[in-house]
Amino acid sequence: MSTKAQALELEKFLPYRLSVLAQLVSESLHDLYSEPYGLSVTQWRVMAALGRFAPLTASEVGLRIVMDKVAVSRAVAGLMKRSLVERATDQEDRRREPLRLTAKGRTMHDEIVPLALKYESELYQALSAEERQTLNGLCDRLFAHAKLLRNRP
Amino acid sequence: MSTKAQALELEKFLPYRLSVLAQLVSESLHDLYSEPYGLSVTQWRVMAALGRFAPLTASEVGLRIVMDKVAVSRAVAGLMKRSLVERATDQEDRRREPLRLTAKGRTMHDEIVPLALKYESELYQALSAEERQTLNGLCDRLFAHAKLLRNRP
DNA sequence: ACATAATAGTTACATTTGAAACTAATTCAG
DNA sequence: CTGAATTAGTTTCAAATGTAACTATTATGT
Repeated sequence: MSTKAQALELEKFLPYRLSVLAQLVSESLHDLYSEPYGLSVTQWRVMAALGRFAPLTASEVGLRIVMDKVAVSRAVAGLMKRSLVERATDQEDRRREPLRLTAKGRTMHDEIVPLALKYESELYQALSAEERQTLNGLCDRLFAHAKLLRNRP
Repeated sequence: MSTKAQALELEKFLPYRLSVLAQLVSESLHDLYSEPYGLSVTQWRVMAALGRFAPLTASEVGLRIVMDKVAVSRAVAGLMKRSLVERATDQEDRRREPLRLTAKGRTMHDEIVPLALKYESELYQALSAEERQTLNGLCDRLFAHAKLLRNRP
């Protein structure tokens, strides 16, 4: 009885497939707003979070978009330099610095959102309405399960 | 009639969801082999490709694992320094440098493959056999469609 | 009240990554 | 044959990222 070494078929290996798919989609989307607006992926995500939920502190943004506070801090620095985001200081708790889009940032945000939604809907053309739901459900469950595995392996 | 600005609900936005899921899964897997074996994600992918298809040149590896030649070159440099991969020169075409795992590299490869497969199967516990197939089919179609969109938008 | 710990955010350093320039070998057009 | 174009791979320089240390402020325990 031989302990034959297994081969790993990368192109059928789920973690690999997810990674390649997500990267392709993310880059395609980035193409839409990087050239005209000069935003990085993280900068755009910060703007999207603030577009919906402002005011948020940097930490709160990080929680929403799953990004550590250093990354948020840097993205915000870039956005503030371009006057797309403004920062106040919470007078109740002066460690907190609530962020919001400026008028200029809001304008840009409102231009990019339709581009992003259009890309998503083009992407979804590959699937039927039912399949879209299925995919989202499966992704949710995978994500929840992956989180469990991560915390107690 | 108002042109109301749409909001982007990041947590329901497919590109974002795919990105977050893929990142979580990829990091979880990396945790399994990074500490004991000291490999980066790209290094491990190169080893996996060579484990199955050697000999391959750096360019061929790049095609298989969707990685540009600079990244492959750097991963290979690191792997060669540790004698996990060896490189020859094709005498027919001296630009080509076929790569393969060394015995040491093969041993490490054969240890890591079961870890990776075990993680994948744990991940798959979240889904039924049928759902796994469904997910894979949907991912395939999304990927193919995203590629189309990228090349002629 | 006061020392300790926790929280918010930035900065500094090292490592990774990406884009473009570069070397070397081969192919191809005339 | 020979000069231009391709192909394989590496190197270089700048930008992005991660980790850890740092400042400032607030909360907590005794």
